[in-house]
Amino acid sequence: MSTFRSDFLRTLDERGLIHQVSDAPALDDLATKERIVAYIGYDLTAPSLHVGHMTNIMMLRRLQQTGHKPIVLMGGGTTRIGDPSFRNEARPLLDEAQIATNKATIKGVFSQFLTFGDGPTDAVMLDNAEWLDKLEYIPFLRDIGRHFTVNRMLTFESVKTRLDREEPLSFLEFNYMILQAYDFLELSRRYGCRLQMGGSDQWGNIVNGIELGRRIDGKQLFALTCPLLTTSSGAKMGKSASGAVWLNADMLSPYDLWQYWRNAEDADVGRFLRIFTDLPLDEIRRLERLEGAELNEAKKVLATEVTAVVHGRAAAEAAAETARKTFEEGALAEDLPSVSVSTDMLNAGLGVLSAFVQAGLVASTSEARRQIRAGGLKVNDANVTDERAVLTPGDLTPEGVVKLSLGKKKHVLLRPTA
RNA sequence: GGAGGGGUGCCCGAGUGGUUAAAGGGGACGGACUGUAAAUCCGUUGGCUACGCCUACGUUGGUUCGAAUCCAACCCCCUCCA
Repeated sequence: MSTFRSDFLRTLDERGLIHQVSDAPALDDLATKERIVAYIGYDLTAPSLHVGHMTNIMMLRRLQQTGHKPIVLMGGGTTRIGDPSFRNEARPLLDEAQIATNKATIKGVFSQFLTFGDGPTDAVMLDNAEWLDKLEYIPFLRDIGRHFTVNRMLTFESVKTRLDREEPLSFLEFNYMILQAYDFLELSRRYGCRLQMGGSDQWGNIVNGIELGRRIDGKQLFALTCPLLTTSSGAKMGKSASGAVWLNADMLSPYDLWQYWRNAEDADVGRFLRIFTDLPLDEIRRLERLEGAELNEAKKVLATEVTAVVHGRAAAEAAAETARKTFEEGALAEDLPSVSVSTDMLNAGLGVLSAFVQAGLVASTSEARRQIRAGGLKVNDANVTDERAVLTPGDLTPEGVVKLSLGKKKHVLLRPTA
């Protein structure tokens, strides 16, 4: 039903990735005629990106798939300021070393989503510290600062929450939007970048960049945002029991990522398939029509396909197989996340409480006790009833591991090592 | 600089000398029901070498048999005045 002519915008539209576009007809026209260069900026505030970022990473992926060139902009400079948008209070400032290590791990995530290189549609990764660090205060104010009125900046929705609650907005943070606008100008000059994308919360910041490009270079730049995703019950995407749903395998195993998607709510399956997988649309339409328990098939496809995008096909298949063995056969899958314990400890007898703590399934022995009382802990699929129980080599399965479970869904294998 | 208000557990928010590990709500986790879903119902929600002990209501010290609650100093936030 899309009215767009360009593959790029039509694809984004059909996949439910468009929230707002500036001058859609002109951008559509541009995308049909030439290869456009577009970018998204990422703050380096955490050691990895999480599922919440995935929506807009998928926009870059679609961009590349439809023959255009993506730029991934690392916010090495702007992270030192901290984006105040829609936040009630200032972020704690990160030190340089922290930003540098975050950047290193975040970089790795993108190589799964995009093809990098020197070709015309190959993705490029840049860091805005490259130009922001060199700025000189007075010249910057004269060249760039004069195009912004404080009157207008104060009307932005993104800073209103802060002002309305009468929380302080420091001058440092107030400059964030100017620097982001400047990034866009710089990228348009250096790389002919015409489009900035981002989450819907970035609209105001992006529009500032468009404005700046028009005033200084007389060039038309474009903005495109994707909706901020929540689950059907209104929860923010990307949070789970153990914290954020990271896209980095070191921080969240492919199996756990698979489980995250497998547990999607019914009402979200179609929408998620469109946004987060590369499956053809008619296949998605078929899957989302499934009803009742059959919808579980669609959820498995969702989980496998998303995991394949993030971690590769092999890891996704392995996660699916592990889940199948664990949940459908009730068998022991050796690929479940595992934690090693020394054989000595096991020989000496390892208390169940500390075993569960070591496995990371509970945060403290107190919590382990509570879970036992609530009937939530299992060893080798048998409920733990005695908190003083001790694990010994006799508890090893024929595979040589001990299976620990919290609730019905979380399993960890304890693997003895010399 | 002056006057006033405030800082409580993951979050919001009660509590103004003892029965307070701290009401209530949210969130989270577990159980029941299911389809590894949602909704609903029930339970749990500081730690430990665990029927006892330790730590905790901005920080430090004090009063008291006993303090989140009273006093003092300090730190931070907010409002009004200058």
